[in-house]
Amino acid sequence: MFIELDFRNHVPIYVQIVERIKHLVATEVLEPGDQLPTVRQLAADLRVNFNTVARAYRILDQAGLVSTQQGRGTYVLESLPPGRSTRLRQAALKALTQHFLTEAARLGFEPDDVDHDVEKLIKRWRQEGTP
Amino acid sequence: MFIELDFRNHVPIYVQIVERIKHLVATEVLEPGDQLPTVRQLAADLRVNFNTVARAYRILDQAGLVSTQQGRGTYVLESLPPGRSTRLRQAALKALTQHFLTEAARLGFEPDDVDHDVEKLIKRWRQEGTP
DNA sequence: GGTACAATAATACAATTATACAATGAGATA
DNA sequence: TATCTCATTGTATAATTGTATTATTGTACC
Repeated sequence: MFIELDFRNHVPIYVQIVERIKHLVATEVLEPGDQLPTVRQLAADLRVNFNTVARAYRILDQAGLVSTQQGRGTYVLESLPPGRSTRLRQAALKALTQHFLTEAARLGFEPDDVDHDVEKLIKRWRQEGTP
Repeated sequence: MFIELDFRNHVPIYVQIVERIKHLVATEVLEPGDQLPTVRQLAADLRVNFNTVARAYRILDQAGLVSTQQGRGTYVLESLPPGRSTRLRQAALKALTQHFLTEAARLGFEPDDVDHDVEKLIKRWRQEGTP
């Protein structure tokens, strides 16, 4: 799967998994009916105990985003409509940007460093039509 | 472990532990990825309360030498991030930015949308010192 | 003596893991 | 078809790890 964890930032692993999967569903990378990796498979990928993944799946189940079924697996239920409402779209972009900046800061970069790189690449994006 | 304390010395115990572990890391007796003894194990060895060891571990964590993870343990980290001017660092920031923009584009945003949000959040980052 | 503060300890808590368990379904076999 | 077997799935519980909060101890200063 397409999930990366940060073991250093003191955000519980199960919370990180929940948030990443919520994001993948909201951005329609994961669509209704899709099966998530089994708890053991994802746990192996992430080098984590499968109970930690199971805890994340249970929270997503209770939130109504997925359905977990013993012996069968875990499946995406519904996609939150991000493309519909402009408000949700704005929130998605803000969250994405926030995540990007936080990661840059964690790597020790300063606002000027980031600003410089972003401006350069956005300029190219405008010129070439694709980032 | 290979730590000895001097209880007659008036240097606080947690400071002594911090210093000893810093030394063990500097001399590569402890290498990146190595797990430190659990707070309770080391505390038992040193005949000290485990909160005192936990305090030392927390300081080492904040100093970036180790990573403490609740439920998992405490691990020696890679050597500290290199200076801001290395080619490797610049490449990392560029890759991170590229990834961010690609994701935004995939969600259907335009360069102007992204530029607007990034500038706003970077401005706040400058003002508040943290993104 | 009394007060303030830092260091240490006691206790309760939360995250993660280890282990054993129960439900499901695919394939074998009668 | 029926049902048996067994690998695979999620679940439940207890043990282990670090964290947070509060109490105790010791020391310096007045």
